[in-house]
Amino acid sequence: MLDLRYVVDHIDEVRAALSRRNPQTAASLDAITELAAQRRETISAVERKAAERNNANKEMSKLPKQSPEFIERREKLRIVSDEIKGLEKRKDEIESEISEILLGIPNLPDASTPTGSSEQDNPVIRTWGEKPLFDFEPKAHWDIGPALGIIDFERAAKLSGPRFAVMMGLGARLERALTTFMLDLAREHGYLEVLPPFLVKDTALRGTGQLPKFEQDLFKTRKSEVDESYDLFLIPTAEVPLTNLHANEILESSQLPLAYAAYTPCFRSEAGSYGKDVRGLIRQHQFDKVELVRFCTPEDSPSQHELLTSHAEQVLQRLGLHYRVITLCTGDLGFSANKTYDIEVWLPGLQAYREISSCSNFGDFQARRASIRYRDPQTKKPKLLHTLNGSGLAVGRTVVAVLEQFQCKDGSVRVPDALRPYLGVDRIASR
RNA sequence: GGAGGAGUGGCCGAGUGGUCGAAGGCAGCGGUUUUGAAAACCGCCGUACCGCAAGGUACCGGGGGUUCGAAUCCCUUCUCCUCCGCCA
Repeated sequence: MLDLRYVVDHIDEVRAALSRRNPQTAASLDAITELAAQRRETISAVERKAAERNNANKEMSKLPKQSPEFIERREKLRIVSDEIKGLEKRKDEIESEISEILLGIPNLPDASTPTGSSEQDNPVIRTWGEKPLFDFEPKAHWDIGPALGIIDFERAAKLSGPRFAVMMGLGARLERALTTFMLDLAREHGYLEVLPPFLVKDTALRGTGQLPKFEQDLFKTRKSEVDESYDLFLIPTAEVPLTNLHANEILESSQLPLAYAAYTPCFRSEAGSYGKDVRGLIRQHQFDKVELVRFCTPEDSPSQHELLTSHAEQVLQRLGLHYRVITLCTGDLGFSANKTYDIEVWLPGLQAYREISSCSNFGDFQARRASIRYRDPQTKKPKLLHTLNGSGLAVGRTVVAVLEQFQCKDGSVRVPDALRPYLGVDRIASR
């Protein structure tokens, strides 16, 4: 969420920044200046009346009860009190109108985020490793996995419908080995391992920015037919519980930067992605991910962003998987982020680079929504901190990359050295 | 699921209709004293919003209500604790 005061004071600048994302986004700003003025006036009016009432009440307390003067004043104050209630109601209406608008406005892109309208405009900033060469036609993982008996899409469909997979044998163990490997590496990089709840309240999703705008992307639960008040959401990413860990807190600056890593399954409805990535593990309703989240001071967030991205890259480097890093342009940038690097791994079966990690700086956007602050050592006052997160990595897509980049002519898959201690074998072959 | 009890500032804890944004203690910060340290003493010590400022307003788990006036009374909801039941 953007700061109302900042938006009103810098309306042209904000409008210009939002237009870089999309010309339409800026239009939601139109009503805000007028509403902010109304809000001020109403608050002043409420407070003037309240001060009047409070003073009068102090005098009332000195008066003998049931004296004529007491009764007379009570009648007058009853009217004042009703006026205050009316004005407060008006104030609440204006404020909820404002926050409704503000909650729907995306973050301002950072100056270093390139302008562009789609993923075509995302510049590649670096590449690591090289495309593996094959003396045969490399297969896609949806052929490799089932052939090895380690991924079963058909039985998954029987259980849960499309966009699910069953991992079996070394497939299941590969998934678990990768997860453990990633968590161990994260710990090496100084992250505190966390195992959070996988179901969260709407307030948590509001804090990170998935709600109120993107409810259609989520799975929502209900405890029973009768209890409709119990609506928890399945987390779409561990970013949600991890970032909201410190919602409504004031941290000490000595605690920063904070770094958390968590493995969780992630659940996404993938509404609106019909016909996209319908085959294979790339786009599932449920997938495993190790997520890295950092909290830091505003001054530190650009360098923390680079650091976080390097941590995610090191997972791929240790596995020996070829990838490239791109900067998302304004047209492709997520709602809450001001800058994002996507790490794209090479998938020889698909002959394409595919996102395996997304590392974002959110500035104070999420911190304002979730009210996460730290005490500024200079001013001693609470101040919004900055949040960042990145996948380290999407485990399902890492399985895909391992299967495709390390596939052999005989249909087996070589296990990367770094993973052998975790998996216990050096090759995945059909039995 | 049933029966009770409790939620007050960073922490502990007083407060049961007005003078309470809230006693007292601890922690923290600044100072006096001291060769230094400790102790003692003095002062400061929540957050947000409105306002150029002076100042004002709101907040005692959340929401709603009663009242001229609510931390205090009523309703509702959440969380925690104890006992019983059930359960991986």
